[in-house]
Amino acid sequence: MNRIKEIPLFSKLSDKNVKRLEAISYFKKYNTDEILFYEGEKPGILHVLIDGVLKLYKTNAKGQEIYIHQFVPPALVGELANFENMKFPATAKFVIKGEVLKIDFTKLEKDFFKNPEICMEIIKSLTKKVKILSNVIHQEMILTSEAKIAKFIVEHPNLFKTVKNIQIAAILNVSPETLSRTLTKLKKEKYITIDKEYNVTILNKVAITALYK
Amino acid sequence: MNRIKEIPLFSKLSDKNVKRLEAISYFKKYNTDEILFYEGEKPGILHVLIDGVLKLYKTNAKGQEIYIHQFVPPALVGELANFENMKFPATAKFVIKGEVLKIDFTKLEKDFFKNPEICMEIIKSLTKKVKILSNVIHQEMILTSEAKIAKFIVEHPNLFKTVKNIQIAAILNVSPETLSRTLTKLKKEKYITIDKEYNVTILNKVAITALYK
DNA sequence: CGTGAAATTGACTAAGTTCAATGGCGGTGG
DNA sequence: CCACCGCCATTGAACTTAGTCAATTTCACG
Repeated sequence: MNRIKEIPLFSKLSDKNVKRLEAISYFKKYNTDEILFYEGEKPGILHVLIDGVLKLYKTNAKGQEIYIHQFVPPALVGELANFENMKFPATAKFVIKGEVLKIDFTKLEKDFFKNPEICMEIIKSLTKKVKILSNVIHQEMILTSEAKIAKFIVEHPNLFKTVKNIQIAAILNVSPETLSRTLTKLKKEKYITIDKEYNVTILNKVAITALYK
Repeated sequence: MNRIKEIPLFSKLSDKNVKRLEAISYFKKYNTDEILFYEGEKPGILHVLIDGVLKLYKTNAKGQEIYIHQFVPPALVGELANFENMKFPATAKFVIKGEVLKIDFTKLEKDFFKNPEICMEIIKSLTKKVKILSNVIHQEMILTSEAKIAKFIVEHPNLFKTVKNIQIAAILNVSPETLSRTLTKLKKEKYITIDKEYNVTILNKVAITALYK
């Protein structure tokens, strides 16, 4: 069984190339809360997330975690730092234990990327990332707290059932107090209702959508 | 003279492919303050900046321009929206009049991107973009106004001579008042001096760097 | 010089965070 | 079975950061 071939990014690789890749890579498992890499670290290894959930965040001057994104497999992680020979711009921590394929980037010859199939996969990954970052910028620089929360409610109404408000607040980079206050405000204005089981029902979709569109 | 061949992105194209590209593209000049595209618009055209300076910004609920980046040639602009078939996430306006090559993206066959040289150029462009957005996020979500200004002083001390403070404030997404106040504060603390000709001299590099590192 | 834009300064406002107190609720152990 | 404990949610009040508004000064340039 060859696990590398199962990774979409490398599924179209020739056997010869798979061998080359195997020689310079290895799999490693991580437990929840383990750090894959820290912001500011120099890479040298290209990471491919195979299993688990990986949270990407930055740390501000007060030491608080600023949420950026969560990766689910399969995902190329931190490739920018490798390609550009720069430090990791954020920290990656496992929220749910998982596994990564670690590739020695320095040994990865450039002609590897000449393979059109690989190129396309990298383009896809980078495109995804530009999109993610673009959304982060929109969410954090353009939307107010209320708008962020309204958007989250419309896009993930079900998450309130499974995820504690304190964690939703963290994902939205908003204090739990602000989330609480905003939810009560939206309830008062009859835009939503929330029952005992944290089922969120949107009563006035037009109005709530208008808050962020 | 073939202008397409002069564009780095396409310099390695075969004559045949250049012909194909010519058939589905054209050059267009823009004056200062003209808009190349608006945030929210659907693309359909792939833009390559050939000449001039293009400012990318988003607009918040109050109608204010939130500065993202300025492009100088050569640059692929707004390709994300094309690749992902989504709306432009920001507005692009010419700050200095210029010219773009406009390519009909719908007619651009996918096999065009199979060309490894083109692929590499696209990867380069996307990488650059991830880096830009990553910096924007750092600047706007992690740094305080003071830190942003300190960083700008260290990285571009000479710009104060040529660019008005009001424009620097716009680039930093800070009000002119905040910039003014912060500069006087830094002068009071003897971190910098600014003479009549707007020459900024850093007196205490360690201290000023510590404000954002 | 005079004029208009830019810079400065002070007072106020807005948005959201922080801090602290309180209340609810579920799980646990006697 | 119930009392207790700890976590989470809620609420009010103070605080912080930066933006806004307005008045004044400075400055470049015709």
